[in-house]
Formats: sequence, structure tokens, C-alpha cells
Amino acid sequence: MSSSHPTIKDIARVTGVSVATVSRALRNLPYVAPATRSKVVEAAAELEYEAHPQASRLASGRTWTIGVVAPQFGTWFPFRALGGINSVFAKSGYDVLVSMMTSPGDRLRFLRDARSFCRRVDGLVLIDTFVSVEGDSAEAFFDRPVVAVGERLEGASSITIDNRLAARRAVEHLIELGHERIGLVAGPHLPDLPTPVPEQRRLGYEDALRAAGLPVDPELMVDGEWTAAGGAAALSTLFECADPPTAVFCMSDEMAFGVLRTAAKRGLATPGDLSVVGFDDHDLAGALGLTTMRQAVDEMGVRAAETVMALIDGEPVSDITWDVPLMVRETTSPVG
Amino acid sequence: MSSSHPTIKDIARVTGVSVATVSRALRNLPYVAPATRSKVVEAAAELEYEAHPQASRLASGRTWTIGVVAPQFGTWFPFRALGGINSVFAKSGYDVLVSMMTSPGDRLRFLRDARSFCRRVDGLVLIDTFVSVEGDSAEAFFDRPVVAVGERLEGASSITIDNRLAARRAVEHLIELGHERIGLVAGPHLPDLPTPVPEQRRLGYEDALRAAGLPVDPELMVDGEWTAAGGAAALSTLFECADPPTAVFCMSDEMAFGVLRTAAKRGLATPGDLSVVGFDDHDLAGALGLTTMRQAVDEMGVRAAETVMALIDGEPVSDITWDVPLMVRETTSPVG
DNA sequence: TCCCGATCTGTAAACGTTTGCATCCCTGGG
DNA sequence: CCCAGGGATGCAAACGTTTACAGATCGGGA
Repeated sequence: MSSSHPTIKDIARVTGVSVATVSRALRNLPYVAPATRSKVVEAAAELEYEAHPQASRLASGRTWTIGVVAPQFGTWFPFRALGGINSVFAKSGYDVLVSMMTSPGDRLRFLRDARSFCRRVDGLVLIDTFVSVEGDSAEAFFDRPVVAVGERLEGASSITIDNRLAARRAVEHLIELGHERIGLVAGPHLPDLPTPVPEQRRLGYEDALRAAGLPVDPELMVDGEWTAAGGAAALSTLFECADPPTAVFCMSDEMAFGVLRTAAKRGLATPGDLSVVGFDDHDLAGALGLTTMRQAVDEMGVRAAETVMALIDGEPVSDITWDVPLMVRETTSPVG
Repeated sequence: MSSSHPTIKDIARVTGVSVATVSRALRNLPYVAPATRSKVVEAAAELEYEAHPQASRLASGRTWTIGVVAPQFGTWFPFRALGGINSVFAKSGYDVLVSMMTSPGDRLRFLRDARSFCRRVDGLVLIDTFVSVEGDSAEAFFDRPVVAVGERLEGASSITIDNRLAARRAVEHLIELGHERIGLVAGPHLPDLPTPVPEQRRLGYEDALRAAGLPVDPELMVDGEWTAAGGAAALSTLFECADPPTAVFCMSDEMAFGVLRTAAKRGLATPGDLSVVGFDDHDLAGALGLTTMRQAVDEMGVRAAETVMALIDGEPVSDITWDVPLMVRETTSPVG
């Protein structure tokens, strides 16, 4: 059938040179006469030759594949990052192998299979995995260059944001608008998902309050799932308070969406009665008018991809801390 | 370093048998004495042996990899499907290679590279790609088993929904509530994205109206981007109408979110002044109370994965049309 | 003229599996 | 007692590349 692809031998036979020369010619290695090279290249184009991936990988040791590990829970962030990552690798001729963790428990499964997974790839991008590589540095453990996005990992290059500072800026925005009772809708700290993110953002929240001389009231800080439903529940809790807030900072946009909806149901106008600021700049945030802290996730993915390629090529790289600008939209206004 | 993995030869040496026997023993092939097999298996476990993926792929022709092709635009649907797909393959020992199309124009790039991509995989899952394989059947063109989800493809097995019927049901729900002026917020028909989806859903909308003896008013049918912003713009257009609708059916939940927001801004109560029904059951739909048609995307992904595995194993499969139930929530009510 | 080095090319040995074929052993039926 | 046949194993040839090494050619400087 049409399925039988030509091999390097076919090119060699057609052009009358050896397979070694064909291989060199097609990979732009030196020491090939210009005339020979063009003859080979032409023949290859003519026959629609393409190197057998498995064979060349076996012989060269390069897989031309990057592994991307992402959680499936908390869907928005990793998918956008994956988009950015993919766009870079598609251009550079790398394949992208994904491994998704469907539950926090999968983190263990991943670590168990990691050695096997690594063998298929030249480098790894870890997105929000919060795996802990006991003892070893990540590079030693995985035996491949590793770039972490959204988390910091010993022995890996990382693309992160300053969660504490960004949260502080968000709350400062509310303070500047005159708010003094500011609620915090926090993501949960899951026992088997050791992320410092909620903690950092909480610290940033407290930083802002303290710097402004405002009290830190535990009653104004509530936890909830990282979802719209979690935000909705959190807001209800906040408004059982004797002295409810005039503004809330939510640790994610999805939570903020739940907050907005529940506020509306309770008859609270936004931002008239309640100012809300989120975190992420989710796809829907712009259209829904949510004031939020912008994480340019796809661009972070692009940088992660570029970084892992640089590492593979042995170029020096440095960690990147991404800026998180405040996007003022329509859910915040001066306290009234 | 720790990086040098043991090979099949090492196992052979340690156990005193030949590499052929080791290979057979580890793959549970017949004609291996039980004692030999257990000796080999133990030694392999002891040395933490794992077959070199590229080598075994080269020799056997099986790649144990599935290619998943998805658009990056319109992010929600493909990502959820990818989650479902991945969960199945992770269990079955297949790797998942993704190729994302970042713009409709990438569909051409993909078709150009398809032959090369296919060589790395045993089977393909196409999500909402709307590629057209001129002349050839998909299976012949890709030379691999192909499963399409969300679209129908000549020569491929497909997992789809009945868009026309689902849209009809959505509109019937509104009609049952007494609505007679029902707007349609439609996705655009892009010249280089030949999807029949918007057309089908529009036909379903018209079916419902006609069956109820209601007029089909072109003024009530507006196009917009498949986004919240698109929905917002569409609603504004609808309300420039002399006799605006009392309900709208949106072809996607994201559009519906934009509609809801814009309605609120215009002072329209939902569902009091305007009933809204969406399409998808987006992650946020439940928490935001949106009445919508539920596409169980992750489950569709699971079935797609199972189907492609069955095809690879030569088992018979049949196309699947997924049911799209109406989820009645809080954005629809009797016309008042 | 001779030699040296640089450029070009070919031979063949990897890379680590899978698998067709041959061989050997053992058992049971005639 | 012999032989057929099947189970168990080994040998070696694929699979389609890459790459170390060696040979060949050529030009130029001494």
C-alpha cells in the first residue's frame, strides 16, 4: 500500500551514494559536497522521504519529544499553559507528550512511573504539579532538563509569579479605594497537594492590611474549593458575619465568579455594595468585567518551552518571575 | 551514572538465558517454562529493567502512542475531552501525543504534516478539527485507525451528538415555558473552519419554532464570536430590535455568560425579563445557575479512547451518538 | 616532486529490541 | 523400542537510523 515509506537506503540507491552520506546530507552536517547534498535533498523530496522516527531516535538517543505534566483538576491554568507550550514546540519540531494527573493521588503514580516516562522525552515541563522529589534534585531524579511553571522545584528551572506580592497588590487596590473590611476567599490547603500558593496569597493579603494599619480579622478569611461553587459558599459564610466586608479578594477568578453570582442573588450590587477582585485573568474575566490580577499563562507556557529547549541545547538559563499586573475592570469601586 | 539503564542483555546474562527468552518471558508470550519466566521476571524487577521504548518500537512497529489532535481556539471542549482521553490511555499503557491547532489556518499545516505525525502513533483521536481529507477516507489517508469526536469524518469512527435535535430540545423548553419571541445567539460560520455545527443548531432552533407554529424571524437570529464577548455583543444587537425577545438560546455557554452579563447591565432580570439557555454545560454553568444542554465531554473522550483502542486491536466498533440532556437551572422561567 | 591536511565518501558497527527458524529435549502412543 | 510432535530455548537476522573510523581525492606549499 501507500503505507510503505521509503527508507534511507532507497535514497542511497537512487542517488548512487552511501546511506551515511544521505544521512549527513539530510541533517546538514559538514563534509558533504554541495552537489551531492542537493542531489540527495532533491531525491528525498521526490520520494517524500522522512526519517523513521523510532529508528533515528534509537540510533541518536534524541527523542525530539518533550513531556508535559499537568494536573487535570483546576482545568483552566494548565490548559492555557499547554497551548503556549505546544505552539513553541510545534514550530521547533518537537513532539509533545502529555501526562495528566486526574487527582492529587495521581502525583504518586506519576513519581513511580517518572523514570519510565522520562525515557521517552528529551526534557520535561511540569505545570502546577507540586511533586516533591525527595532528596534528589529534580534534574538528577528525572535525568533530564526540567522546567517548572507555577511552582518552584529544587534542581529545576522555574517560571513563576510572586504570589505574595501579587495578592498584596490586589488588596492594596481595594484599600486605595477606601475599603477597610476586606474579605479573603481562599483556596483550600489540601493535605496531599503541598502547594504553598494559598499560603503565599494569604500572606500577601495580610501584608497589605498590616501596611495600611488595618486589623487582620480571622472572621473575614474563609476557605473554599477552587471553584465557582467554592466561592459562592465562601461568600455566604462571609455574610453571616456580624460586620460583613465591603470588598473581597478571591484567590482565583473561578471563585470570584461564584462570589459575584451569590452576591447578586443576595441583592448586593457589584461593585456598589461589594467590590470583588479575582486572580488569574480567566478567559471569561474580561467579558464578565471582573477586576483581577493577570497571569499571562500562555506566555508563561511559551517561556517554559523556550527554556527547556535552551537547557537541552546546553545554553544557560535563569529563573523567570513573571509580572502580575492589576486589571481594573468593573467589579471594584470606591467604598460607598 | 544512575542514568544507564539495564538492557535485555543484562537480564539475559544474570539469568543465564538468551535475550530471546527474556523478551518472550517479559511479554507473556507462550513457550516459556514457568520456572524460567519467574526467574526472568524476578531479575528484571531486581534490576528495575524496563524495555527501551524506541528500540522496541523500532523492532515491533507498535508505538504504543495515540495522537490527539485538538484546536486550541475554543478552549473548553477539547481540554475536557483530552482529560477523559488521557485517563483511559494512562491506565492502558499508551502514551498520548498531542498536536494543537492554534488557529483555523493550522488545519492546513496539520494536514501537511499528518503523514509524519501518524508515523509516531498507533491511532488518532481528532477533536473538533473539521479537517477535510479530500478524496481519501480518513483511515486510508492517515493510514491508522481514527476516531473523531464532535465531528463526523468519512472513514473514521465518530463520537458525536445530534446538534440539530439538541438545539430543538433547548428551544422547545423555552416554548413550553410560553415564550414566543425567542432569540438565537449563533456561533459564526468561519470560511476556513467548515463545521456544520452552527448550521445544525440553527436548523434545530427553526424546527422547534415551526413545530410550534411560531414565525422564524431573521431579526431574532444574530451571529457572534464563540465567546462571552460575542454573546454580549449579540444580545445588544437583539435588543435594538423593535420587538425584542423574551428568551434566547445561545449556541454555547460561553456566549450565554456574555448574554447574562449584558442583560444584567441593561437592567434586565434573569429569568424574570429574559430567559437564557446555553449549550455545553461548561464548568461554570452549574455554579452560575445557567440552564443548558449538557454535553458530557469528558465521557465522550473516554469513549473515544476506548474506541480507538478497540480499532487498533481489530475489534468491531460502531459510531456513537451521545445524548444531550437538558439541565434546567435558574436562567429560565415561564414568560411573564 | 612530495607530502600534508582538509574535504569528501564509504564501510560497518552500533543502538536495544523482536521474531523466524533451527535445534534440542522430553513424553506418550504405536 | 522407535518415532512423532510439541514445548522450550537459542541463534541470528531484521528494524532504519547514526556515527566512528578509514580510505580516497585534491590542492597547495616546501
